[in-house]
Amino acid sequence: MENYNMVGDLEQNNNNLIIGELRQGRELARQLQLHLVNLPCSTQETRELLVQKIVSSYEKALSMLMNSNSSTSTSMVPGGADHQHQQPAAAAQPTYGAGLGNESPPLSGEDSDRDQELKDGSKKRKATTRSTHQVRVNPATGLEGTLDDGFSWRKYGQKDILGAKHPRGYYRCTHRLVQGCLATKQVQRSDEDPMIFEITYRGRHTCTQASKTTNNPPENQEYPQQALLLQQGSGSGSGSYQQHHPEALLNLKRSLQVVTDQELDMIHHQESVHHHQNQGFSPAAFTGSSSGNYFSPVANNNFMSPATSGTANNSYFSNASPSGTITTTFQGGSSSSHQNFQSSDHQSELMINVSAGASAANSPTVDVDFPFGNNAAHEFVQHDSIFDNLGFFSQFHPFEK
DNA sequence: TACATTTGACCGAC
DNA sequence: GTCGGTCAAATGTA
Repeated sequence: MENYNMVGDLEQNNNNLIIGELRQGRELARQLQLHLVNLPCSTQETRELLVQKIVSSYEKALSMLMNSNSSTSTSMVPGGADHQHQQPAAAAQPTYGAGLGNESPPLSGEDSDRDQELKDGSKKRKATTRSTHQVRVNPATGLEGTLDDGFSWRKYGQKDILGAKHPRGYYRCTHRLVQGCLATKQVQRSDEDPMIFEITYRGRHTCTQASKTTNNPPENQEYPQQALLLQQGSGSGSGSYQQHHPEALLNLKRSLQVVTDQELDMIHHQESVHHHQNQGFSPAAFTGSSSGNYFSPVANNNFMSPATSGTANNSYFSNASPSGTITTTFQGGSSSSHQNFQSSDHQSELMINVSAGASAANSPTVDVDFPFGNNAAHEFVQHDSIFDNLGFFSQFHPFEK
């Protein structure tokens, strides 16, 4: 019993530390927001410093969470302890908790399978892990916001799914044929909320699109959010979206907010403990830090419109909603944290719900399924079609039956 | 002309 | 047998 209490105390202490880190991150994010919105004359250095601090805070928090998880021998997300590929830049690279990002590279055996698959054109269903992302778009304004993960996708199929109101779209990397890139994704409109699209990624980008824009090997592919974060935080990569699209970035920074599910859990827990004290989490806490950095239109322009290549209107964020919110959720923990957001005063107009695929739970092979690479950020920079096809809902609705 | 999307059919997993 | 994932021909678009 005493031991139990000690463990409980330790956990509580750990929680407090995590909360402290998150709060610090929130505060820093607010400062960054101030700099970005109200102090446009502030130096780039200052902003980068803030970004680095923010990243550091969240890194610490996530690290503590992960340690906490591993110490209890349970992982919120399958493969959580499998972070064999922590990047040197990890300090500026959110690990996104257990199981997200930095997954082990595909096992050679699987590679062989895939090579074989390419050769013989097998339609064998892949027993791979997946990462699922839910993208919410507000019909009022967010519809104009194109969702893109920075990679070029080509739609190769659409299928009615049993029990689903809307068909599922199947996309593969545009460079599949030329470069053998096997990354695929599936996009399906939510039954409950037509404004939510569930995007499931499979496989890892091995194309030059994924590698040329950064020096990161495919196994380092991360969420574009992270990539963008890295870009800004490190000051490198100033190929920089910001340089190319300063206004867009600013708009985005104003409009987007990110919080991880774990953070939400922490906050909710904290709120429950502290009876919803005023300092309860506000999505706005992440404004600024997340916006430009984290905004990663996960849903691809391909999804709603035929544009992966030159049809960009270059309005990256010009029509982006002014108050979009990205929610990063790690499934396997609590679910649907985004609903909390929706019910908050901070109306989310764009929400990305990132979760680890459940299938990873039982898969001994860690097929890296996070198509977003750091490259994505660069692609984000380079790819003029990232936010093209704004108003994609009004263009056509391929998933409407 | 080149590239993307659509869509019915095929195939393997379950 | 059903369902999900993929193929590939037809079609569309710039």
